[in-house]
Amino acid sequence: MAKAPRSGPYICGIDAALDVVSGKWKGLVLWELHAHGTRRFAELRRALPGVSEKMLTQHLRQMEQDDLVHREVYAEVPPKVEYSLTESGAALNEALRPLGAWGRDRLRRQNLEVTPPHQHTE
Amino acid sequence: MAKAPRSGPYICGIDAALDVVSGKWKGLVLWELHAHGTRRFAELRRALPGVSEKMLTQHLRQMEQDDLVHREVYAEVPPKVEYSLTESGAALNEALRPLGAWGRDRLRRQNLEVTPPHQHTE
DNA sequence: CAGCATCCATTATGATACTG
DNA sequence: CAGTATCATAATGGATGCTG
Repeated sequence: MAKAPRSGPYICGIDAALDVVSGKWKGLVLWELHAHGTRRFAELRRALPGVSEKMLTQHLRQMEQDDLVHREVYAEVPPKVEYSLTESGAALNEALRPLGAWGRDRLRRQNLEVTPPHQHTE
Repeated sequence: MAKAPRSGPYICGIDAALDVVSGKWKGLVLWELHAHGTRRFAELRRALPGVSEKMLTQHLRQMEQDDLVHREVYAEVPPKVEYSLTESGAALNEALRPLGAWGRDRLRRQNLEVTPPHQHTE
C-alpha cells in the first residue's frame, strides 16, 4: 500500500515539507534528478544502490502526486519513461541545500564515510 | 523498539540529514526548542497537540543520541527535566529554515490551513 | 512530574516472481 | 524496459497502566 495522505493538519511549514520528503529514497531521487535533469527508470534504479523496483516505483508515484517530479511516457517499444523535476521539485531541492550541507558536515564530524555512486560532493 | 541505527551507508548529506529529522514530531520539537530556548517535558507535550508521552520520550531520546538536544535533569522533587538545543541542533534548525519556507509556500498554494498551537509564522 | 513497560494497530520497506 | 502482484518483515505510532 502507498502512503496515507496524513491524518491531522500540519503545524508548520517544516512539518509539511518533511512529510513529502520522508521516505528512504526521496532525497536521493531529488538529488539525482537535479544533477542529471532527466533520468529513466533503470538509470534511477542504478543510481540508488539497494532500492527495490517496488520502492522506487512507489516513491516516484508519490512524488508525482505531490507535484515534485514529472513523468513522461514515450509510446515506444521497448518502453521508455523519463523522470524530471517539476518547478516545485526544483524549488524543494534548493530549499534542501543547507540541510545537505549540514548533513555532510555531520558525517565529516563523525568520520563516517560518504560512499557515493557518483561524486555527490558538489 | 526504537529506531535501528540505519543499515547501509549514507549516500549524501541530504540523506544523512533527513535520517535524523524523520519522525512525526522531530521538526516540531526542534522548532519549539528554538523558539523558547528551554522547555520542560510537559511544556513540550502541550506544545505538540496529539503527541503521546511515549513518542515524545522516544523522539527526545533519539535526538539526544544524535546530539541535537541537551537533557538537563534536576535532582528535585517533583522531578524536573529541561530540554534545549545543542549547537548542532541549532545549526540544524537554521538549515531547516528554507525548507520551512518552501513548506509554508506549498500549504498556501494548496489552500490548506496551518493551525498552529502558537503563532509559528515567524 | 517525568518517565517506563506492555500490548496492539498501522505503515514502511523488502525479496521475489511475473507481465505488456 | 518499466513496471505489477504477492508474500513477508521491520519500523513507527498509539492506548493504557504503573513507578520513583
